[in-house]
Amino acid sequence: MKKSRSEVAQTRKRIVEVASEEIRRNGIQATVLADVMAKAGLTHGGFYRHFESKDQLVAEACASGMAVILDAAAAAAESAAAEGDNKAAFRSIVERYLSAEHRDNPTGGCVLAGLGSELARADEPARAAASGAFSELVDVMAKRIRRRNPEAARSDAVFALSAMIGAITMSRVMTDPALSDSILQDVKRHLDAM
Amino acid sequence: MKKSRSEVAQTRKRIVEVASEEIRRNGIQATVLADVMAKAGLTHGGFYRHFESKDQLVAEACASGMAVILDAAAAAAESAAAEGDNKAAFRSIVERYLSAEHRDNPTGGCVLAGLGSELARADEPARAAASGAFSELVDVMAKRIRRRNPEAARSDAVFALSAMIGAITMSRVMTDPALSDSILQDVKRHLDAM
DNA sequence: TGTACATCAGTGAACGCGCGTTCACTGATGTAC
DNA sequence: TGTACATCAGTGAACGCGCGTTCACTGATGTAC
Repeated sequence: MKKSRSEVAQTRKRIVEVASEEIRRNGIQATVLADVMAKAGLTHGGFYRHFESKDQLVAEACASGMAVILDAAAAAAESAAAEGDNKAAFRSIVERYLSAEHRDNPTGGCVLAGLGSELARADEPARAAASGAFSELVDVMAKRIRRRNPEAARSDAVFALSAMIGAITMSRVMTDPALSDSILQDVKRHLDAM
Repeated sequence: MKKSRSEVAQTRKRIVEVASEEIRRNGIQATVLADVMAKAGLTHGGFYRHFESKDQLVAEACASGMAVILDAAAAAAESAAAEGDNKAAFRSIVERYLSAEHRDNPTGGCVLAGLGSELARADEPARAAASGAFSELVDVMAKRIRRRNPEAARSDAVFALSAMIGAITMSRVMTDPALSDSILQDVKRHLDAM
């Protein structure tokens, strides 16, 4: 039953992608390796042919999940900025991020918002992956902010992203749908006016 | 070994307080009932004389933990505002919240920041407790914001609190201490200028 | 190019540990009289 | 106020399940010659 090199690489990638969805759906600890493997079309015994531990998979899944939404954010900004409008590019990132759709679909959403407090307690590799992703997302946003110097733009971006992550997280916690909506709206309004 | 009414009440309160610290230290799922009971000076068997389930304890622990920091925030604001300076009152809340001390001591800190993404997946009672706490903290902050109308002040407070929660959460995730510090500084600066 | 052998991805069962929950028991408290 | 009994907080052991990890095995791939 040995598989060819390309099949092996494909399988590994599939496991990481499934894991990346599962951890965003259920959280890191509540994600079960056997379930991930089953959704990838495999039995759980083969897991350790690809990874050393669950922790390693989690770290890669974080990186993988963030890479996807980073590309999406950069692409959205790029197409809006094609018309030379950086403000619109910034807004398109903010609005996609703070949408009810993002709030209601953590599975395909931002890993930082979906796993934030769990990541704070994760091991070094997972936190390093998340740190890198945070920094890159800040860069993507800062590029669309006009300020006297790049440091000021980056500072604005850090502020904006912190608010966005906090807002999505809290909007998912709220039991009152109206309050949940208003968090997204309030933060969106403030960032649009930035 | 039956205990008197007041002893029972004290014991229950002690369990909730210990649990509230433990879930902020380790997260909800990683908190073990036997450990909580041991730290409260009891054996784990007696747990179900006080609570129906771990979930019930978690919900109460969230409420209890938030009550403490709510009081602290309100008190800090009150003493600063005693001199009639609402701006200083607002800043005192923000600065305490966004301090390195808060970041480095989740155990006594804000439950919303410490458990955010886990709370988003928690059961209704826990989420309801967190929702209520969020709302109350927004009120405490809004009271110190001068605006043409209360709705605008509340909206500002929602925005500020979202940024604060996101900032503390992310500052705990970052592996680079400089980046971690700068998140706190950047968000603090923007909120002070609000 | 063909053949023999080593490798190793994937399977399915088992291991072992942790942890929420249950339970029989104890003995001090609270209550009924 | 005192006495007898019921209650029930707390103990310590056990239960049962879930899940990360390990392992012997299979058979197709890849490699050495």
